[in-house]
Amino acid sequence: MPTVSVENYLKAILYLHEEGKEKVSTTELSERVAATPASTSAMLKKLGQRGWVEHQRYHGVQLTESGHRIAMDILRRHRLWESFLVEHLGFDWDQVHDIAEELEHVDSVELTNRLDAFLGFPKLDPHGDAIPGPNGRFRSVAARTLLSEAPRGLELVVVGVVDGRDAFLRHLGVLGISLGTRLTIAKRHAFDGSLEVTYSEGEEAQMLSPSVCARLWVDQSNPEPVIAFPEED
Amino acid sequence: MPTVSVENYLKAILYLHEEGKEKVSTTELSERVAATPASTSAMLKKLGQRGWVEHQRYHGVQLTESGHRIAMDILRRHRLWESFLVEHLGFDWDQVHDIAEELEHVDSVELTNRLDAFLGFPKLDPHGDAIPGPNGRFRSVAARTLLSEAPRGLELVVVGVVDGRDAFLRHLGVLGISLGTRLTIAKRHAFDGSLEVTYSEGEEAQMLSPSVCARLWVDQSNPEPVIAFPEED
DNA sequence: ATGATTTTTTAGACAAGACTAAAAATTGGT
DNA sequence: ACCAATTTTTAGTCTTGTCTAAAAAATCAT
Repeated sequence: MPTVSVENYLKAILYLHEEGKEKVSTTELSERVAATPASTSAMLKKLGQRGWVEHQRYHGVQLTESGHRIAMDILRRHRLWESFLVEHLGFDWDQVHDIAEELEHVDSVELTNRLDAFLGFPKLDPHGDAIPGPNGRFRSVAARTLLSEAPRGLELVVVGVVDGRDAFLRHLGVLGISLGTRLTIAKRHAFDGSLEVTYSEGEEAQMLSPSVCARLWVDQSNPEPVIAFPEED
Repeated sequence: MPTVSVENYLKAILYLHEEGKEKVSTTELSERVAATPASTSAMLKKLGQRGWVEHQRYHGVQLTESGHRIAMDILRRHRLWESFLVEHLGFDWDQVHDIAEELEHVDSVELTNRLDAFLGFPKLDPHGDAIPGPNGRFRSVAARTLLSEAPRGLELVVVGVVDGRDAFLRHLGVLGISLGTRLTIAKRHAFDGSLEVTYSEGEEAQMLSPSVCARLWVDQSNPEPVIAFPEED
């Protein structure tokens, strides 16, 4: 049973992975958890010993299978609580993060699963981000959603375009997007709805404007059947 | 903002007060918080410095006004969460204590008040214990409830008897109970429903059988108007 | 490729909260 | 009132997680 502090580090690493960073640097991680690089370095040593991260000195960390599973559970609890706070207690979507940050550390599988059922097994939280299921994996989304409506964190595949004009298709070519391109939403910018995506092949994150995102049909890359409560992994 | 550990000590002292102990001994407290007397002694020193308890070395502790207020807030959160778990997530009443023990430490006035409203401003939790309102005091109960139905922790006054037979009235005399006697439920024994009560005048706790409790009408000793959300103290 | 800069790790200290062992104060029995 | 038993406190240590300052490794620019 990880401590609150350990859970926060694992969660931060998962977020950075979701944003497209394969290997996470000590400095970047230290900023996310609001600690010094020195403290982070010490924590990474401990996380490595417990088998939750793969850490090569001076070369960044990566979650292991078991570390990833723990982090996904935390993310699951966080997003379920956010949904509860908005849908049932009437909070605004931008007020719930800090409270969910505390609630997510309440560690009870039974509580989490019952909360999930109470909420109707939601696939997305109030921010449009995907909620992991009880098996620690994201649940499928409906086939063919607009990229602008799709959840963060899920690998998606481009299956069509809304607007077939040459100018748009040429623009897609410049962006390196075609039918079959696989990508993941790394970040959603609240200001204008533009998205940062990472391509499954290739290194860098790419910024897509709202008008591009609203013209691309996507589907989940590897659809998993929805897992119904109370079934476990 | 008290730490989780501090909150647990304050809550334990409140519980012991509610059970009729005016002054709480170090050893008794240490058993409640599952720590050694030595650790407890160190903590009491700290709580005293922060003004949350009155501690006379070797002579027990007592909550101060501000300590009492904090402890009542914790009790409020604990019992609200227990209500939520039972009524909305379908837990059994005997499964919720440990989970509520964790949830109670999530510190957000806004969250607590919204949860209260969501539950419909309940006066009693699933165990029949009184839930403090947002002002840190217990809410009134309906006038003239049976002692067997009354909440723990509230000062009650005996206002009538169901059964007027001589034998019963003589028995009440032996127990030191008459019309106007003021008492508080200290403990509810789940096994047979018998109650331990403390008289407002006089030292010792008294055990009352279920049949006695079901024949006594009581009312709240000092009724407070129900405080409606979102109004504060 | 080597010296300067940046990043990461180590070393040493500190606070919170727990423990054990030992000392001090209180209480109870005769 | 005094000695024995109990209760409480003090002293010293440990763990977790944090910090600052300094050392070590990696990276970058010319």
